[in-house]
Amino acid sequence: MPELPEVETVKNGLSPVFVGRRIVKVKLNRPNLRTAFPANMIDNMVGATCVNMRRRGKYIWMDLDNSQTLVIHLGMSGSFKINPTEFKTHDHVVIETDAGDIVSYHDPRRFGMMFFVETDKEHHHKAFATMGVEPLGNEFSADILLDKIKSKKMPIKPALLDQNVVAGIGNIYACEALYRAGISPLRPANKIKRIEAEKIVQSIRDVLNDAIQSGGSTLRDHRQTDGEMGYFQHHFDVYDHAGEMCKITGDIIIRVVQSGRSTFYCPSHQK
DNA sequence: CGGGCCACCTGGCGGC
DNA sequence: TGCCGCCAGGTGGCCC
Repeated sequence: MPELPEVETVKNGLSPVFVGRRIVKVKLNRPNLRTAFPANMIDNMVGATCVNMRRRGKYIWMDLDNSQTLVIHLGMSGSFKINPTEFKTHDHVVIETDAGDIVSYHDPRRFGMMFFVETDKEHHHKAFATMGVEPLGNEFSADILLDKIKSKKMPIKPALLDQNVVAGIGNIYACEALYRAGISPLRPANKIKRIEAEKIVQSIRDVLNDAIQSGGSTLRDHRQTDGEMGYFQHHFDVYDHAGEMCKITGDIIIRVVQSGRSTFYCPSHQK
C-alpha cells in the first residue's frame, strides 16, 4: 500500500506523539508479522525515550535514546491509529507513551516489518546498504538516474520499482510519474535519453510532492475523526483508470502486466 | 548478476 | 446469499 508519500505522512503524524516521549508499554498481539518480532522488542522499547523519527524510502526510523532505532515498514496493508476508540482484528502492536497516548499498528496482510538497527549504523543493514537516493533530496538527478539504469535492459517502469535505483517509488507513483513525463513504461531502461531522464526526475519529484500535500491534508482530516493514518485516497491520472480517457490525448488508458505488476498508461501520450 | 516468478497473507469485489 | 477466482500500494528468495 504505502509508498513514499504515505510513509512520509505517517511518520509526520506519529512524530508529535512519540518524539520526546517515553514508551511505557508495548503489547504484541501475535508473535510475528511476515517474520517474527525481534525477541528483545519489548525490552528495547519499554522505558526508552523516542528522540527522533525519520524516513528512508518506504521505511520509518524511530530513534530511541538507547542507541536502538526501531525500523518500521508498512508492507502493503500496514497503518497506524492514534488513540483508537476501539481495537480491531489485525491490530498487532499497541504502544503507549508516558503522555498517555496509545498508538496501534494494524496490518491485515502482515507484510509489514519491524526490526532494530543500531542508530547511525542503519546503512549496515541489507535493506539500506544499497538503497538508491531519496527522490526528494538534492542528490537525485538525471545523472544519478541514468547511471543507475544504464545497464538495465528491463523496461523503465519495473526499473523505477527497484529500491536500489531510487528510494520510495512504488507501483502507483511509478505509473503516475511516467505518465507525467510522457514516457512509455515499456521503454527499455538503458535506452532512456538524457532529456527524458530529466523529465522523469522532475515528474517523480512533482508527483511525490503533490501526494504528500494531499496526504497531509487527508491526515489532518482523519486525525479529527478517528486518528487513522496510512491509507489515503489520492487522485491518480492513470493508476487504476484502465478504460477511461486520458485527460491529455483523449485516448483510452490501458492496463498491462510487467514483472507481475499492473501498469497503467496512455499509449498515445507516453512514447 | 540480471530478471522473471513465486511465496508470503487477508480481504474486497465482481461474476455466476 | 454464497462461493470462487482474481486482484491488491511490497519485499525477498529461488532459479535460469
